[in-house]
Amino acid sequence: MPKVTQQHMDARRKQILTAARRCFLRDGFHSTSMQDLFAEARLSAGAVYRHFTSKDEVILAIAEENMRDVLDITLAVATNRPGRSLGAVVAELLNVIRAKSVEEDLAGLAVLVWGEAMRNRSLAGKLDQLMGRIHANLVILVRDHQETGGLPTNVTAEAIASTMLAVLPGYILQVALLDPAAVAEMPYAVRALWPGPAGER
Amino acid sequence: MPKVTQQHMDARRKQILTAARRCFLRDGFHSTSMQDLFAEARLSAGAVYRHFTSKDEVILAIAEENMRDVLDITLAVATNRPGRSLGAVVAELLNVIRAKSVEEDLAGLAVLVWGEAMRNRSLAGKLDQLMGRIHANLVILVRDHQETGGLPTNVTAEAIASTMLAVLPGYILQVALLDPAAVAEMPYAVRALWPGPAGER
DNA sequence: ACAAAGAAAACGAACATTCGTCTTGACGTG
DNA sequence: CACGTCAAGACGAATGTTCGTTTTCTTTGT
Repeated sequence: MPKVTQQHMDARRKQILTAARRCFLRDGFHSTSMQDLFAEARLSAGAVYRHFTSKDEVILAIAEENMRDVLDITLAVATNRPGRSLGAVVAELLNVIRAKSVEEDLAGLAVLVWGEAMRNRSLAGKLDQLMGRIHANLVILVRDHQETGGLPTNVTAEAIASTMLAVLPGYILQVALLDPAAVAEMPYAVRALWPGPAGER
Repeated sequence: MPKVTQQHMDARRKQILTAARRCFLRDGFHSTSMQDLFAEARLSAGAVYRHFTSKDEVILAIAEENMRDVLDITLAVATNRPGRSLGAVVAELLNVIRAKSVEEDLAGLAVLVWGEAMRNRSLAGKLDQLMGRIHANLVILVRDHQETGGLPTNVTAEAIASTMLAVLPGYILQVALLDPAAVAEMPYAVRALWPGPAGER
């Protein structure tokens, strides 16, 4: 199709990325060959290389998409908080993560991205930045709850926020590895563990 | 060296595994070629293939070694608990993990193993089993603390233990990705968050 | 002298990427 | 309105490289 619009370009790109996602989730980044990707996308080599200059670029695009999803989720949940306890916020985070994992395997892809970040400095930087942003948002929440009571004040808000943040990868790993049903109860636990001052829920 | 003793065999094996560890931490499992490994171990192809029948077997050995390290740590810390609070136990777990990560990069390797487990069913099974064992140990601890007070009883011990367990991978990921100094405070936070009944520490 | 262990070369397979060719739909021209 | 032109998009065989592994030959301790 010559003289094709921008939206056709975007559609192709999305077609490739969707196929890449399936491939990577099935075999991992490096055990997926470009031939696998061509087959999955029902496109030729040339067609794919028109949109991405290398395999690494595809991997990077997928990884960034995944990190953007995670950031969007945390921003949406952590920002929109009508007087909820810290435990309630984290619990909702877990629930949304689980939902997104069931429907599009957010968790599995995240674990793959962590592994890739170990050998890809630029990806590590982006992941670092992602965790930094989530952490910063949690710090604000923690400070609020430290002032209104319900959280210890003899440790820094940063350290407590790091602990909250740490629960997320742990949950993601369990969702990705185990049956998602096996961790269905965890949100209740975090809600109960950090109830906040009496009255909040 | 013909007719060589068992300990020489073991030494060679260890030599190969040590080299493999360095390679994998530098480049990841699949971006490390066997040639890289030969060079790092200062051995020829034949010498390595005498001890391991395939690259996957080397990866598996490294992964199992790492999981055994983690299990040993958790068993040592979770079992030896002279009336400590749950937070204190988890905090010490984090400290030992950080120490082992500084000296031999336990955390970085663990993240690589998680990624590999996504595409290797047998490895996923072993990782599943590892987490199951740690979880079981935590459940016992949690039940104790639920009975003696200090932990909510309106959620199952299993769910609370899952939450404790979730903190570990999160911490490992932060240690592997960020500067270990950046998470040095987290153990204090964990201790403060789950203090147990008054008097324990 | 024997057998085990290591070195080195060499193997085919599989890999990411390129490139020359073909297809196709938009668009100017009559 | 018809149609020839054009260039972009897709194609897929071909390329050169690198991979894991095997095979052959040499060294060496007993």
